[in-house]
Amino acid sequence: MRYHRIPAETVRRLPVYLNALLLSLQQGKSISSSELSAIVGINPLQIRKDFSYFGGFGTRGVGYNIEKLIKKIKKILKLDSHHQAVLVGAGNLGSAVLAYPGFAAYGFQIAAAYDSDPAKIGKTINNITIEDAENIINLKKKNIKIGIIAVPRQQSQAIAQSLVNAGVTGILNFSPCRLAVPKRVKVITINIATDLARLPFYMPADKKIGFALNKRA
Amino acid sequence: MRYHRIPAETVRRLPVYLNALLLSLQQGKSISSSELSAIVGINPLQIRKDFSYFGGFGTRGVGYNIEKLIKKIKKILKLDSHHQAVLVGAGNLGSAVLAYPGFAAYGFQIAAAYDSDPAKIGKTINNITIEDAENIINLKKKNIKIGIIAVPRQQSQAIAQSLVNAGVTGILNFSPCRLAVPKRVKVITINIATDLARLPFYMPADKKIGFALNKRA
DNA sequence: GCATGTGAAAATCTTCACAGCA
DNA sequence: TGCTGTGAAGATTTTCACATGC
Repeated sequence: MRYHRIPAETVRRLPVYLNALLLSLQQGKSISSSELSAIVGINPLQIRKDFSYFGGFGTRGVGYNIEKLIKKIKKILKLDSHHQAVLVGAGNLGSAVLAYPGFAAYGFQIAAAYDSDPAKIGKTINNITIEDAENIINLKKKNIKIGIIAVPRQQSQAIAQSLVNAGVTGILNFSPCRLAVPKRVKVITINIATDLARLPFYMPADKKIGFALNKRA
Repeated sequence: MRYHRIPAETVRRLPVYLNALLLSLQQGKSISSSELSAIVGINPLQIRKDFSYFGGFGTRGVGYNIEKLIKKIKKILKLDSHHQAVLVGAGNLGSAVLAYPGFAAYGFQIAAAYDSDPAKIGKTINNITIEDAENIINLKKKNIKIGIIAVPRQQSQAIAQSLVNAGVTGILNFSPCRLAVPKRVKVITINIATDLARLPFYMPADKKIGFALNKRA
């Protein structure tokens, strides 16, 4: 099954593995699927299957060579080179994204930030000065192909358009709506509220003790 | 196929539909699957199939009664009553969550916020005063069953433990690691960095024009 | 005519059983 | 013996084809 197309669900898990592997680097040279499982909470069989899509990195009886595996996963995810991104929207969420420490491990860096609110333009957060959103042009020249959108719903489509015009081909979208973009542009949407909204579905129902006891009696 | 168990993937889409339906309420009485599709970007066939799991809300030739559908989806997701939640971690991300305007539409309200940093305890953000994380006790009494974790990785497991001890049965976790909790507790993890990390995989490769032309020639 | 609703087919993803190797 | 690797089975999800009803 070597050199198979990598399933979307596996691609979703790869960054999780990568994160855990980077943390395990200092623990030793190799890691077994069950050790990795204990860290990420994904069953070891699934992990082995995922790794099998891109060939033999494991040693039977031992486990996987951490360093080689990291390199391979980075290559597959195209994280072997660094990526620069721009942020649009320097409100509460945008500012948090700007200060988020977790991007560096994957080789991401935020190179510029924009807002359309005059009160925010010119301010500096985390060494980055907010620029006018009108200036979102020619990002291609600066080799920036990723945009992060953290503006209100009403503005997000227009911002997406500007980003695409400026050369962006990947968008991380925090606004709670669909973005219409050309097919070549990939959008990944994070919607905090919709994720929270399915939590109650999975939570156990309240026990109304009196009735519950009667029912079970 | 009526009164079938609702698939996990459908549950994931229900909040998205709900969001769109709430926005459509003012547009008219009913909405067809293709109109809804245009808003949410999910194909109409999938939408009809999803709705079919909980019975006939549509009128053939017309569409779905928006109001009834909203009620039904809210009931399924257990969003027909309001939910109070607590936030732990008032750093950049936590503060953004505290100010996030998107929760109210689903009936969520953040009732309290905690941090363990003395510099933050006592501060007020969005009318909520940050309390000492040591005080995370007896949330059950206040009818709070949802916790939102926005603390650094190292502290997240301990906080999860406190929340569970205090009576929480649902956790929205922003820290980039797995939380070990009893089976009855549902955890949904949002990891901004891992989502961003799979963007390059889907982005088109740079064309090195010279070579590309040669190769295709 | 138009849009919902549903059993069946197709595609995708996960789990199983066990072969292969250090 | 211990852990990886893989074809096949099983489960889940999506898509299809078309029946149904306003």
